[in-house]
Amino acid sequence: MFLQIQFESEIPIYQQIKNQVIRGIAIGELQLGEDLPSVRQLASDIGINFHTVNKVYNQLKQEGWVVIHRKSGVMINPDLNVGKTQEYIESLDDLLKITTAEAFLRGLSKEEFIALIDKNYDSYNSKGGK
Amino acid sequence: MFLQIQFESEIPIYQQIKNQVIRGIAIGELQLGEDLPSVRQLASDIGINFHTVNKVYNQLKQEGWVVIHRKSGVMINPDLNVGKTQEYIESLDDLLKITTAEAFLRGLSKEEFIALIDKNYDSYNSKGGK
Amino acid sequence: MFLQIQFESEIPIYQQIKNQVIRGIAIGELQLGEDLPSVRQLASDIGINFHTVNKVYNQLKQEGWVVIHRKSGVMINPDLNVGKTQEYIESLDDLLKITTAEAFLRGLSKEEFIALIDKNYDSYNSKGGK
Amino acid sequence: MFLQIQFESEIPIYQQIKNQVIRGIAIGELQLGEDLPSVRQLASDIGINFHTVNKVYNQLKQEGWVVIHRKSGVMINPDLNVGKTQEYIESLDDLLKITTAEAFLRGLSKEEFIALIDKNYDSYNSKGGK
DNA sequence: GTGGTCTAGACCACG
DNA sequence: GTGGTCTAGACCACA
Repeated sequence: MFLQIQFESEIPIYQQIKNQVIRGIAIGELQLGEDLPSVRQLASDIGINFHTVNKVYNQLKQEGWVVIHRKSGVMINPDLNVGKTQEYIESLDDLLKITTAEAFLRGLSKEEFIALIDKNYDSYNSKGGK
Repeated sequence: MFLQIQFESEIPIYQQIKNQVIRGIAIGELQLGEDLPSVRQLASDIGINFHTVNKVYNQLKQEGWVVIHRKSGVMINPDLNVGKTQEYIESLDDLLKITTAEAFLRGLSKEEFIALIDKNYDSYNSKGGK
Repeated sequence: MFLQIQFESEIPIYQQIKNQVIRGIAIGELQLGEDLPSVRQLASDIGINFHTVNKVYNQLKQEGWVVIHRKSGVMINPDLNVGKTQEYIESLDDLLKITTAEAFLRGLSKEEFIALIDKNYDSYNSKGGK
Repeated sequence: MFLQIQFESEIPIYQQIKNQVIRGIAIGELQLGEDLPSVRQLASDIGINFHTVNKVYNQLKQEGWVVIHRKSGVMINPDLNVGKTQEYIESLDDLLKITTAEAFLRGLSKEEFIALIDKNYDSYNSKGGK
């Protein structure tokens, strides 16, 4: 399993898992339609409470990233379509407002910042998900 | 005062204030060396407890954004030098890893993403802080 | 528990705790990776408010002495690396400027002063922390 | 006047003045018997409230560093004898306990620490006060 | 159970 | 007047 959890991080464990599942799809580590481990399996692998995993899977399902079948468990949504909603754009813009402001004041040029974006996007286009 | 607090937000109040102070410096609303309201004044203006503001100011001081002048209160650090540390770059890259992944999967092209960065940076360079 | 608080001291309680934790690491009373009591537990042990302990732990975390594990609480940073920064050296030198000046004028010879340093350092090297 | 006040420092202004007077005696900038500026003069020079200077002078007098004559104002005590009391030694040792502990953990060797002491003491013996 | 946030109100040191 | 410290008690998110 590709999950790496930092227990000392400020980011909640459930959020870390969500992030890595989403990133896993983007970089192609997780294929659409691919099965995810069962709640108890994943919890045991990482060494956390299975309620935490449960929470992750439910949120991922609600946001459309995965589908949950009673029998076959959880899989990456084969018809992934999470959508570029206006609400999402706004929340992203809000995040970038503060992120770029701090980056600018810390002396990171626009070109350097964009280079980070470039690097990430390039790793998606090649093999990536959608 | 330029602060806009969303009390119903999931982002803690003190974090919102921090964000807006930093962004205020970047866009030039707050000049280096400019005085900030006293903890009790700002708390009263926003309608929150002064301990919350105190926490903000202490964190901003600790990170180098402001200096706390004995007696005259808090001001934007006139010698602002928060630094493009390796640690910061890494945390930024971590943040962008997940942010771009989700953006990509939601159908936001690299060009659209960069346009958001552009827009923000342009508002800094003109009048902005450092 | 090894903490001894002097409530009548002019040194703030939270500062006393910080000092004793750091010294505890140096003399080996606290091992790297060792768990510290929870904020509420320690507060109860000492007979103070948990907010005071919380403040201590947050400052110790911020300065790199401890890590706050999600859920399992606070432990001495197993990868302790607080660093001999230039900034630190300068603040130490400033402190020693006034300390030695007063010691000199009070008739404490250089040898006597160094003997105090010796004594302390010797108690670290034997069993001490890093 | 040789005083340098940092208004953004954590150290109270009155303490900074006290420190610099004592250090001034040690390094020979201030001679025993030398007159200090009047309360109002010094306050005006530094740009602070004269109550603050008053407080400094009174504390310096009480600790034996200066004498105050009704007419001639304040002068460095010509018969300086502040004394190596047991109480002082203990307070110094307490200070060095935490100071050396942090220095040790930050990777400052005993030799480096002692070198700082050396450097300071050497600047006293040549021309210094007592 | 853990820490994190926020409120409320007190007292103090400093200038 | 300023910020700093401490107490007290509430509610929340996380695991």
